[in-house]
Parts: sequence; C-alpha cells; structure tokens
Amino acid sequence: MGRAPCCDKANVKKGPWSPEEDAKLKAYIEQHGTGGNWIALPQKIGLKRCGKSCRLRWLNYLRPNIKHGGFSEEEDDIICSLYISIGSRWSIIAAQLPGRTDNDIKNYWNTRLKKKLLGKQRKEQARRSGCVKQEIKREADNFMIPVVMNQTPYWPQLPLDIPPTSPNQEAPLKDQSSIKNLLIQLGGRFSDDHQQTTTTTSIQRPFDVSMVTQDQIYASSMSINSMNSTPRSQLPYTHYNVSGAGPNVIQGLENLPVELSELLLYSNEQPLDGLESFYAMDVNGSTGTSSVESSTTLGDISYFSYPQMALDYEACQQSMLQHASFEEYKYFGSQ
DNA sequence: AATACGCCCAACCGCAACGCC
DNA sequence: CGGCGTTGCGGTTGGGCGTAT
Repeated sequence: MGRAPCCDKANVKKGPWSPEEDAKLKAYIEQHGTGGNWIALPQKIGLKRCGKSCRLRWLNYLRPNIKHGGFSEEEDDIICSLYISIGSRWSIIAAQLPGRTDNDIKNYWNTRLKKKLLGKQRKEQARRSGCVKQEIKREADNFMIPVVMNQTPYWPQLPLDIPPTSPNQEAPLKDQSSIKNLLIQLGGRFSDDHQQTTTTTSIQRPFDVSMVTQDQIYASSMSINSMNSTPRSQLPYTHYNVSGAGPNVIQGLENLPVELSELLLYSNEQPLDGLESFYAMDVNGSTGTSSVESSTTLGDISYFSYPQMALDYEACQQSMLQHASFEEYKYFGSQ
C-alpha cells in the first residue's frame, strides 16, 4: 500500500489556473496568509485544487514581486556560475536572484542556458580535429580520478580544506561579491579577487589519498553538504592515479558513451558566454584561463599542476556528470 | 493554407525532509 | 523513537504557440 494521497485526486481540478481561481487565492493569502497549512487552504476558500497546486501557484506566479522572463546577462552569469558550483539546486540558486523562482530558473536553464553553453562547446569541439581527442585522452591518463563506487561515478564534492560552513553562510547572498565568496568556497576564482582567493583557499590537488584519512574526507563532505538542504552522497571518496594503469579510459567514465566523456573533458576549454566573471587564475596570480572557460590549449593541461585549476576542472566535470542527461548525449554527442 | 516540428513554460508528480504528536 | 501529515524540491509532462516546410 502506498502513501495516502495529499488530496482527493478525483475531486480536484488540474491544469491551468483561471483568473477567478487566481483572484480567490491571491485575495485570501494577502488577507490571511497561508495559515501554515496549504492542504487545508483550498477548502477554506472553495477552490477545487490540491494544496500543493495552490502553493505552487502562489510561489511561482501570484506572489508579489515575481519577475518572469527577460533574464539579464548578470542573472545568466549567476545562474551559470552557481550551477557549475552546486548543480541543479534551483531553490538555492533562486534565493540569489530576487524575484525569480526556482521553477523559472529551472525552465530557463533547461530550455535556453544549457543549450547556449553546450552548443558553444559543441561548436568549439567541432572546430577541433579528431587528433586533438587522442591528445586529451592521453593526457587524461595522468589525471587524478575518483574511484567508481557501485558503478556510479562519484566525483569529489569539495576541496579538502574548506573550513566548515557556518549557519550564517546559509543566508541569502545579496550581491555579486557574496556570490563570489560562495563560489570561492566552492573552488572558483575571480579575476578581481586575487588576494582574497589566494588566502581563502589553499587547495592541494591532486592529492595523495594515502595522506588523507577517510574521516577527513567525510568531514569535508559534510561541511559542504551542510550548505544544502539535501545532503548528497555521504560516501567517502578516494582518488588514485591511473597513470600507466592500463585501459586508455578514465575510470568512472568507462560506462559513459565515449562522446559524453569527451564532452566532459572538453568542458573547460573555451570561453562560455555569461561566465565572464568566473575566472580562474594561474599560480602567478594573473588573470587567465578558468576551469570553466579556460583558453588552455588541449595539448596543455598544465592546469592539472595548478591546484586551484584542477579543482575547478573537477567541479565542472562533476557538474556535467551529475546533470548531463542521456538525452543531451544523444543530441549533442551524436552530431 | 495546412501540417509538422520544436520550443517554452506552467503545472504535475514523486520523493525526501521536516515537524508535530 | 516511530508514525503521520505537511512542506519543499527537482524532474518530468503536456499543451500552447511560433516557425518551418
């Protein structure tokens, strides 16, 4: 027997809301609030709607100061940057964009931004010759990669020495610098924040797993997960170096179509529109290539020797791995 | 003009977290 | 501490609309 439905599905209206329904709901909430009980609300006001549906309608459409469409370049920047850092945590991303709803951002990402970014990647990819793919595969053999657990690629969530996140850090980020701070904690760097970033992060990667205890890894994992309402996998992760370890394939990606794997490997090679503020810098502190929008040539994967950039690369890979669907592969990877 | 196709977005669904008893 | 109801979240769906053929 399954869970009891939240409402009598046979007796609720579904589909688009009428202006009358909107008016009823809006008037009631503006006057009385939600009463802390969405389930009971539709009955109170005589709406044949599920409580969840009322809540969604209010939050996504009727609530004051909601903006629809017309995303600015700055908003694009923020969405892209946060997505690369934390993935599809739409509610968190929406919290940084006043007037935007998670649903709106999710739709915007899925229908436009993602295509914009991946489309650019594909263009760049197509521009490059097949021999370049060979090159990056060879270089990838020297990349520190995560162990596959239960056949599911598990990419590290965070730098090991990020300080524990305080509850205060869950407060909404009100401005670009706050967002930068968040991204810095997550491994990003910005061209105009050299001094700050070099002091707030001191990532040592690739690292020797033998020097890190499982407890440390787990504690770090938990600290970053604490930023999010829903902790992700809490499995400890382990790195090992596959240099000279046989198959010419990245562990953890072998179950993915090779084109997708390559797309992931390409994912930080060229500038992406809307990410201008999300820069990495090299060890000399000069503004330059970023993990996300690196201009690093394929033959030059020196960013692996730059700890920060290796981290950014991982973040990008992780994000792509976790969120690239097979449909994307079919669409982008087969063209 | 008719039809097919693709895009966009509002809304739904299922699940996990949360909170109360 | 466990059960249950509610809330919040992210993925998915389906219909409207614009564009291409």
